[in-house]
Amino acid sequence: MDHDEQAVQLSQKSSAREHTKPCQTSPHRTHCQDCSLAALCLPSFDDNGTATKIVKRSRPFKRGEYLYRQGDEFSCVFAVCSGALKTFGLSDNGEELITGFHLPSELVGLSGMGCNIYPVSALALEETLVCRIPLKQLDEQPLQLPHLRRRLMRCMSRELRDNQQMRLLLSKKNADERIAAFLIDLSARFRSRDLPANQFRLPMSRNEIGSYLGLAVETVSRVFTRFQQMRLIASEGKEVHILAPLELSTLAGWHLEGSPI
Amino acid sequence: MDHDEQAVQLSQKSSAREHTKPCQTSPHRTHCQDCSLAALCLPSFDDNGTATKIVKRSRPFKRGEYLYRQGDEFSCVFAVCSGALKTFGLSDNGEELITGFHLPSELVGLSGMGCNIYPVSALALEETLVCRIPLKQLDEQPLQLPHLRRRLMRCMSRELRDNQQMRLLLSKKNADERIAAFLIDLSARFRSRDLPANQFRLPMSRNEIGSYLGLAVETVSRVFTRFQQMRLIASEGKEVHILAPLELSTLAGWHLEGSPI
DNA sequence: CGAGTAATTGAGAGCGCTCAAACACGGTGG
DNA sequence: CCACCGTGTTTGAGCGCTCTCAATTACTCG
Repeated sequence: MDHDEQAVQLSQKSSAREHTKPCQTSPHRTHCQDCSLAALCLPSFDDNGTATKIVKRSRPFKRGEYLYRQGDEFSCVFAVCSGALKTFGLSDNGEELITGFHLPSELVGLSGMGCNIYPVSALALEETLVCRIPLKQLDEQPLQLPHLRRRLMRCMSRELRDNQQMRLLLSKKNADERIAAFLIDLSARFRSRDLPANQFRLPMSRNEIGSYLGLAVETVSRVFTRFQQMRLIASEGKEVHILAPLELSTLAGWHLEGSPI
Repeated sequence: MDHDEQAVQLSQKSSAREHTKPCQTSPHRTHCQDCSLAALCLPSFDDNGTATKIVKRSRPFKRGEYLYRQGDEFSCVFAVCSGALKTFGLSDNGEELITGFHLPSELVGLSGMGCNIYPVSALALEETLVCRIPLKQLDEQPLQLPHLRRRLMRCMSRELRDNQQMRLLLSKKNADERIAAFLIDLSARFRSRDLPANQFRLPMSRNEIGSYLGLAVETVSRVFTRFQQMRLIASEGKEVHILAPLELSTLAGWHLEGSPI
């Protein structure tokens, strides 16, 4: 498989220097220039020359591997380079509850920043490469990188808004609207990194979609088939074609402006 | 009314100096020492003597007044000194969707930090005093106050966790569990600032509770009466007595440890 | 090829929403 | 002081969406 090969290849020469040049292009892979942390990896003199290469590419994570587990001591925030992750906690009755999916160029682990432990687990949905930001260390040093700090603030703030968006979805929208919003959101995230926005492979299972959207698996499945009957999408397994983006956006209740709130 | 008098009183002498001594005690009022921003208002020499009195107490807001409106340019984060606020956005069909209630010692406006506008509106539910942190200015200056930054990070991170908690609630819990969780959460927040935890006045209407919890007003009302029949609470209007905190916590699914995720 | 997991489809039931009406409360004006 | 209105709250009846349970089919991987 494409991902596997590249991952192995990268792992064999995963020096920090490797990170200063663009990653290879492939589905679900972004360039370092697009990375929200580029300023910290790529040569940067913004911070009065104090900026060093802080962010290190970590080893590849295999499907099903944990980046960290709920309750682990907080140490790093991760930026996804390629692949996909989910973050999830365990509810009272022990079943997992997915709090987010993370695609390339997005940050994982921010919610652990304020406390000493990760409040959720993070697990690779497929072969995944991440960059590691040793935030714990940074926080303890008096050295304060303004650009990093501001960037992290932005990311947390964005995550806050996304979360509120999700609360809107969970409290007011029915199953059709939730799935539509989910697909449109994914589409927008792919588009934002110049990947095909109307044709992609879902990195997660129907079960995980349901857990994320607060729906039963069966409901997710039913909505998918209904959307196909309505010619809104074509899907085969995890492959999804969005046939009618406008109608789907309308159905989602978000009239194309991405994030309303 | 108690609040009104005090508020007027304070507005007449609302100098920055006023903030360096404890606020008057009253229901729903906290001391400045308890405030999460005390380090910035009260004399502090942690930041190499650079810390100045940055946070200013603003004029009192009357019930129904806006601190800021959705779409306003982002400028400040607010710390609630007394009273209560709600933050809310407008959904597609125009109805308001409440994203949070904010009691004394809590911060409001963090979600606007990363972007240039406030993504939600903030409105006073009763006579409310807040302190104003001109974060926009701070962010533009090279001056970086480590303690402030870290504190804000903590707050945002905490808000992220709370949001995930809410998502759990919205996606998995039924009406009884939601209301129980809501009451227990409020109770804990009152307790954390040494106010009576099992007897308090709800600053929000049933309608607002419903909007916050993703329930219809009628359902909220029904659950309240059911809880009274079960002798879990006693309530008259907005006054609430929690008669069986343990049972209520169990019903909420949070077995007393506050925030599970 | 076979076992285990994931996905799909069907039937039935329950929870919460919607609609509707009655009631309580607070403020206003006569 | 009371009538009045608006808003907020409570209670009831019925329906619809989604969950649950169950069975079948389709993948994935050893």
